Amino acid sequence: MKTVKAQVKEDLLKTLTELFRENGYDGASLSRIMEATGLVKASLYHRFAGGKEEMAEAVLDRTSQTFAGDLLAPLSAPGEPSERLAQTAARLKKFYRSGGLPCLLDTLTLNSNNQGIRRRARGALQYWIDTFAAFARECGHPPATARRRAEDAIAALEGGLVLARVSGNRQPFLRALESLPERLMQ
Amino acid sequence: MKTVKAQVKEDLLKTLTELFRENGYDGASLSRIMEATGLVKASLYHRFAGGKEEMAEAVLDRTSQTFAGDLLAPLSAPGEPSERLAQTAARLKKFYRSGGLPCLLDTLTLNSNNQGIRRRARGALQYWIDTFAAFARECGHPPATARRRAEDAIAALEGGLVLARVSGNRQPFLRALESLPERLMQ
DNA sequence: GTCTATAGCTTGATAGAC
DNA sequence: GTCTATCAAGCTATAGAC
Repeated sequence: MKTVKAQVKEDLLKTLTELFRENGYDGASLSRIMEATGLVKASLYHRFAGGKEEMAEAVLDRTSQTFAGDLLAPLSAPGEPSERLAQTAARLKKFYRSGGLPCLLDTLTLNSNNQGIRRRARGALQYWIDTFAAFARECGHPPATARRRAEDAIAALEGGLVLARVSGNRQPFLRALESLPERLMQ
Repeated sequence: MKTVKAQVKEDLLKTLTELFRENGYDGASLSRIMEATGLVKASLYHRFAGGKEEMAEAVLDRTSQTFAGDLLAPLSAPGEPSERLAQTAARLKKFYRSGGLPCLLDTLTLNSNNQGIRRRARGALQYWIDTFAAFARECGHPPATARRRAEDAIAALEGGLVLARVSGNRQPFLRALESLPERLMQ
């Protein structure tokens, strides 16, 4: 019973994530959300009393959990570093569909003055950087270098996603993925 | 007489560029445009019969001209390569205010199904890549390598801008600028 | 070439029945 | 927890006077 209800909520959040990710905050209008979820506005407001802002915040929270609990988890787990990084790279590749899907941090922070959204996006990016940096330190890099390499690696990924969206060319994103070992380990 | 008129138009385009750049297509509403330009809607439609879409297209055209005629011009000019690249880097740094200002290619292509906008953004990015690649070839890189390095250099810049917008940290963008020589020349 | 005034639609959000 | 019906406000766009 409870698991069924939780699954329904999870499916709803999945659909909302897709919408905000591909259309941004402004572009994810309630009418589009209604169409995609099959729920009418009043029903959506029953589940998210805070309206669209609360939906976006829930989407960011869920995606942060995905990053921490799945995509980046291997980097904090035991095992051989190169293999753990390869796992994270493979999961990132799938998550961004080889560059075919945008990043929420990019699309959701544009023109969003909402404090809850900005704080969550900032926190999610920080966690990503911290995790990459900790892994680089484990691989022998001094703290300052590790942080720099972590930031540059993520910037390469994000930039690759921008280029993919603008021109359709996914190669820069894929190369950014492939370059993770030399960026964080060597 | 004519130069005065042209200057007025140039100032208007400058204001429009700022608005689209920082707020995206959806966020740059006509009311904000009215406020920023001091013109009322009907006056704006007198200058841009095609409405907001035509404004965005004009902004992209103007920015493409800025890239070709100013920012990237040194790379196609005679002189010592390292000095020419340094000039372009300095101009890019100023153009993006050290990472404090977003890139139109990123903010204007989100949720924009308009064909004219997408085509122009794609063309502008292609020109940027081509110019970087031609410079890298001049510096001795084979064509395929040159293109790859050009794409990766621009991805690093675009990613740095994303990180700057999300977290406020401009270091990744500044490092991407500083790394241009080793990316395109060495 | 600028303005006032207005049209028509979409937006996010609520009230209240069932 | 879902729905119908409705709201005020915002949006892009246009008509027409000066």
